Amino acid sequence: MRESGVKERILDTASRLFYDQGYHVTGINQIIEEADIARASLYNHFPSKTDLLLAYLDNTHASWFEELDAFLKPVAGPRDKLLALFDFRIQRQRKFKYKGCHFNRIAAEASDDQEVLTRVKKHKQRFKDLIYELVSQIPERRSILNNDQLADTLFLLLEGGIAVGLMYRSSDAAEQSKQIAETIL
Amino acid sequence: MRESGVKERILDTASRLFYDQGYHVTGINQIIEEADIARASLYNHFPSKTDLLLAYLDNTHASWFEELDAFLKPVAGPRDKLLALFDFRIQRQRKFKYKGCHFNRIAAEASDDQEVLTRVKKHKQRFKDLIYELVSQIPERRSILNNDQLADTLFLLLEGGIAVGLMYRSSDAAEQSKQIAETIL
DNA sequence: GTCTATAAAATGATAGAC
DNA sequence: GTCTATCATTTTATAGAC
Repeated sequence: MRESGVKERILDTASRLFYDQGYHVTGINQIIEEADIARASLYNHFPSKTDLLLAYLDNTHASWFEELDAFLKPVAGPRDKLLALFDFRIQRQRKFKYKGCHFNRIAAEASDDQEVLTRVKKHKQRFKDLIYELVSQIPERRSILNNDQLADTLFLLLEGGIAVGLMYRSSDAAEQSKQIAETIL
Repeated sequence: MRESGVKERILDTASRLFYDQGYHVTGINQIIEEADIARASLYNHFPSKTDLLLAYLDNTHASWFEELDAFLKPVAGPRDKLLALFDFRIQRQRKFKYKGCHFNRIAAEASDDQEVLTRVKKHKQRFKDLIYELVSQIPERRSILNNDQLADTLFLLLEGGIAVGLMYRSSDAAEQSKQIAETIL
């Protein structure tokens, strides 16, 4: 007999391996071995490897914004909330060993799959919408950049900082991005 | 008999497939089939699939900067050259169907391989160095950003614009990035 | 140097017992 | 629902003829 939570253990293990190693390089064999479940149990819960990938993306998307909401809750004011976005992602990258954005990693590997691409876009769009919303809440801002440009710049600073961090396995670039953000905000 | 250029045909085919489909998803079988060469010929020129990947990265790195040099040659002045970097990458993305940066794609798939990571870092660093150099050549610039911050921002705007373009299969984000660059330069 | 044939292992997925 | 056994393919790589 096995303690319940088989489906959860499959998804957790697959999620970890997909992120750490990559999707295509992670085989079903490794997943069932490390999750310590039977081969057919996996296919019982997830009809195919692709379904497992989509579940991973959906699950990560949900927990990502849950964590973000909790992180932003104690922060007051749109400007500080925007800067907290940098801290949130830096903190997450530290936790995940600087392997970059979960969604960008998958996008690089499987962006031809429309179901995958849709989920990546949905995730990024929601993040971008949040940035736009916060920027619009800043009172009497005077800058050479208009609101849309500022929001785009902040988004790209965030994305870029994480992407570069992947190469150096550090948050240095993201910290620099935050400094730049502090200057232009 | 076969017209010469076997090695070149192998590398060209592999390069195209690695970029379009991804590295891990591209099998030796597909490469030898589309290059129309024999299995052992591939292993004669490239001892392993990894060697083929490294050759792809080295080759792409070289041609990338050759093309960039040619592109920048007729452009006068550091500011216009910096803006031309955006045009260069937008032009390249159009040519390659908006699949993102060759090196970032591989980094997402195989960044645990040190030989791969070294080449990705080398490529990005050289690009960054060029940006720093051009920024330093701008005469009497007055901005809220210092030179290092400006260079970092331009780099991240460039990288981010290409990365987002991958999701939407367009150069819209890169065009917006260029507009922002024009504003802050 | 290029070729065909083949090896050994891993891939995603299914059948059928319990 | 979970299990073991097995399937057909595909994977990277090698042997040996020409």
